[in-house]
Amino acid sequence: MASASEPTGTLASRLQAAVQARGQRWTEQRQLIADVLAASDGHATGAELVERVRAADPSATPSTVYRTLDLLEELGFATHHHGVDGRETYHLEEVVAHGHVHCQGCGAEVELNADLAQPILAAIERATGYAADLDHLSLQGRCPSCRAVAAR
Amino acid sequence: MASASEPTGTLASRLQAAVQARGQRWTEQRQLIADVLAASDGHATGAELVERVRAADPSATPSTVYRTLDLLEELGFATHHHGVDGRETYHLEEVVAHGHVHCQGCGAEVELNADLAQPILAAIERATGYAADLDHLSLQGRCPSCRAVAAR
DNA sequence: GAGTCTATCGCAACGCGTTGCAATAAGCCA
DNA sequence: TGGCTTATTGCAACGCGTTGCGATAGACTC
Repeated sequence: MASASEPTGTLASRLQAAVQARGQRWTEQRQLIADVLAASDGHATGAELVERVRAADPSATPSTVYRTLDLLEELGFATHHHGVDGRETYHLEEVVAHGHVHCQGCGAEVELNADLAQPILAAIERATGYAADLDHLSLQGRCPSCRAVAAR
Repeated sequence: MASASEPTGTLASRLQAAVQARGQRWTEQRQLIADVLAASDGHATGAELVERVRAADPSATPSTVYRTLDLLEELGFATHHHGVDGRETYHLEEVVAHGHVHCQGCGAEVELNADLAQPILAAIERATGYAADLDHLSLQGRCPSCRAVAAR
């Protein structure tokens, strides 16, 4: 296959505009990295993204990928947070801001959308005065079924 | 100074008992690592602990330190969580369970004790059914003063 | 007290992510 | 169109944390 750089055109073009508006350059590699991230359902670890980018363009290096991801993040098009094991997970801004709750018992992972998280963020603000960032809200605990098992 | 292995005697002896109760061995290195962690105000990154342990005993290796930390964690004497930059931070169970709130603006870090966190944990439970683990509660957001600056 | 079992240690290598630096090439201006 | 500026890239090395493996040494049994 020769090229498939049109389905994600909207995102890529917005991105391109944002990059160029800052006097920075839009390169094929950046396009590729954005495409790969978009094709990853908005969730991927740094290593996975590096691997996929290199599969599409073997000349790409990890440093380029990570620097581009940093750039996307700076521009507000992507965010990253540290998963349970410390690995980085990137996701696109297209995916609405959300947090994660990870079960220490069974490993289940639940996503927290803005509605669900709202009362949590409010509680954080009341307790600390901080406006917590939903995208960096990564909780660990025990899910209902694991709690039930533990309670027996 | 030659030795200072008595102030933390209580912790070390409890630890020793717990280790031996599991049929495992209590070694000088483990004693040393526990001492170093205890002397770190209960907060230190893995790398810091490795460095300090090696300062006291140059023959110690990173793998030993990390494995011992894992053991302490398994026994419930220590916990670790991933800080903002993905680095691991270890702390002793002696220090009461607490979370952290990190300001993305100025870098300030606030500790969340159980009282402060209680309403937050309650909100998490209402929203998700999960019993969140306070020790792994690591939030990011903006502190009141950074919010004030941003609002101007 | 001697022998056996096995937890622990040290070593070495790996994976992930980051950073500094020199070379390249893209974009801009005259 | 030609030259210049500078962002970007690739390379290489580093730091942190993890893991596998063989050697060691401690504890337990007889």
